[in-house]
Amino acid sequence: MDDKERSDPGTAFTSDSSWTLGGQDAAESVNFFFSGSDRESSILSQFGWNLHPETSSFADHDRSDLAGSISYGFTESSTGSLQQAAPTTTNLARSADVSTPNPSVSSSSSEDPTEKSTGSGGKPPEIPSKLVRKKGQKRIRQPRFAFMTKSEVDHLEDGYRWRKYGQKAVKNSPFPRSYYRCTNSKCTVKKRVERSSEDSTVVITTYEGQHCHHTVGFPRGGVLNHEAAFAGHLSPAISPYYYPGIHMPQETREPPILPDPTPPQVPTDDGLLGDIVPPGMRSR
DNA sequence: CGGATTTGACCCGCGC
DNA sequence: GCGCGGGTCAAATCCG
Repeated sequence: MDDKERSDPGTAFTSDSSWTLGGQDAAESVNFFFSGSDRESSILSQFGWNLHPETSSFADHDRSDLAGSISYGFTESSTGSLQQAAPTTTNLARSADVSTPNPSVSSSSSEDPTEKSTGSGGKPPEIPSKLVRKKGQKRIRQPRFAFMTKSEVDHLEDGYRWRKYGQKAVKNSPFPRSYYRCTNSKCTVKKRVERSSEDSTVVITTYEGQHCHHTVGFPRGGVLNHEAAFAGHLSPAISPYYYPGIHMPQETREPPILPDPTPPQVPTDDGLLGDIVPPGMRSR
């Protein structure tokens, strides 16, 4: 994975109001997004998002009540590379990461016991868990959803508990990438957190998998930041959309994700979901 | 003392 | 086949 192609932010997007379509990675069957043009906007709307020039800057809208101001997105290819939006741009993106070429692997399977083998421990020392993964069997990737957040802290509170299990230096980035796993033993959700090499104030969070449980609570009794929406709710909600191509099964035209000037007063399950995820996208 | 984090090693997939 | 880079493991360490 290298340079030019994928991890070169800014190639897929322009950095101001003249947006371009992210495109589709044919090799990976990953599709992306939208932006300014009518066509892209229509595509966007199919995802349940509406894009309005006058609201499109809300990503940088400073919400002091949040961990950081909200910025969106991009998608990610199954190879793990990120198609980043330029940090100065507000890009709404839906990820439709076809995580595996194997059609038998349902993207909706929140738990994938085929591998995992209970993480660490439990197996004989002579059989390293890494090898337990069936030989010849490709590493199975779950649907992923990534987004960008302007935040000073790397690891944003999202209502779930995470255990860090790794950290790696990333090529072309001065910032390391951290790997987290949900502490719930039955939950296979993982997330990666890294800072944008372009804008160190931007945190790129990538979720993989779906939580099979609820949040553990709302730590500060306050507002759940938007990350929670993705981590715990959006992800399952959008699972039907994890397919190549932009084929929306239904009309889910809901109000655009506007910056709600009045943040949720009550820490409901929605958290900021209401801010950024059209109700129509939520499965429950 | 138990759980979380750190960190070096190892494995795997992919491009050349 | 080889090398590179991403992802994961697991022992050591840290911390409440």
